[in-house]
Amino acid sequence: MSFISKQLILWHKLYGRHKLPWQQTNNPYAIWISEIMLQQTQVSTVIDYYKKFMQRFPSIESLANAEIDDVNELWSGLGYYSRARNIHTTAKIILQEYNGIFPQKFEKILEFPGIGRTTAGAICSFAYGKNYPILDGNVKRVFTRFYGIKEWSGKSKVEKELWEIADMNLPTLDIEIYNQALMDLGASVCSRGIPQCSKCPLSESCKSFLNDWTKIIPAPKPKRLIPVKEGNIIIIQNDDSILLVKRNLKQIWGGLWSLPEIESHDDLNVWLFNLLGITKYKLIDSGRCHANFSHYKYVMHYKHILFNKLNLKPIENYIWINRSNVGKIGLPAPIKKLLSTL
DNA sequence: GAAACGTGGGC
DNA sequence: TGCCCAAGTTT
Repeated sequence: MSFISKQLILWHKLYGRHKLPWQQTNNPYAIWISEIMLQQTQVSTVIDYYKKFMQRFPSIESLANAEIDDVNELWSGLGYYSRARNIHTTAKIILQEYNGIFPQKFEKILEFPGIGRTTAGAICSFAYGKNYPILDGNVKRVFTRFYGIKEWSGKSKVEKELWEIADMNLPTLDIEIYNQALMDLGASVCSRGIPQCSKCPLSESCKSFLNDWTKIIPAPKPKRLIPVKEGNIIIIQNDDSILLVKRNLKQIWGGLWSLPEIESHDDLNVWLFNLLGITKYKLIDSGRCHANFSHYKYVMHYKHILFNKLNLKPIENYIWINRSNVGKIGLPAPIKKLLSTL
């Protein structure tokens, strides 16, 4: 056993997290869902989503047989919506090709959409006790600090080095405790801001502690310019119902329901006539709505219009939903927020 | 290999 | 307010 694995396993018994909802089980389905939700998402955010999801879809079969809209609804607000599509797709694959049984082989698990090396390793170790490493943000921080790696951990060269370090430090026993301990240490003691090195079981051999490098390691991600994009959206209200459109996959908020967007608000009258046959309406309100993504800033100019027309025909990819039901459908967070203020 | 993909918390 | 980033993967 390496120094790191020996120390961490001892440390975890006293100071690790033991009562997270997905730690109460060895069910690979439960572990899998939690690991997907936890991708780029903090534990505190995930907990409620996870509980609701597992209550609604307690098994692979229930998820596979669900409508994607219902999966999206439970994912609404979590972000990275391709994750919701991918677990839905994967549940169907497991039902059809694996007889509903989650596979055990690392290589098979890795083939599923949305599962990379870290997620496959987490499932294999937590569900099956198999000796696979993980390399999430927490583990990267612990290793870069311990080994004094001063370059950004996202560089492919560094990433490769970190996977080798991860392999090298694998314990011969208690893999699930070890992997959990590594993440717990990174999330608590070896935190991003000011780490609590006095409480760290690795400090005696930690290069960053010994050299006072904890402020410069981990190195920050290189900065990129964040562009501002603008768009025009419309809140179209017919009596108490709002018109929503299904967003294209592969774009932002892919697969979710959202407010219609048009090229320019100058085209609004023509657009409304073409889609709904409307010529008269009341403009109730206009304003702005913001969404800040990690790669761009999105400013949406909205107009809120109202009319009353009975017997509207259904339109492909569009739905009318009652105002009071905006919280019950898979909407992007800023759109849900905007609609909730009506 | 860089960029796309969401949202909320911490400071 | 603004910036950084979190249990990453895909293209």
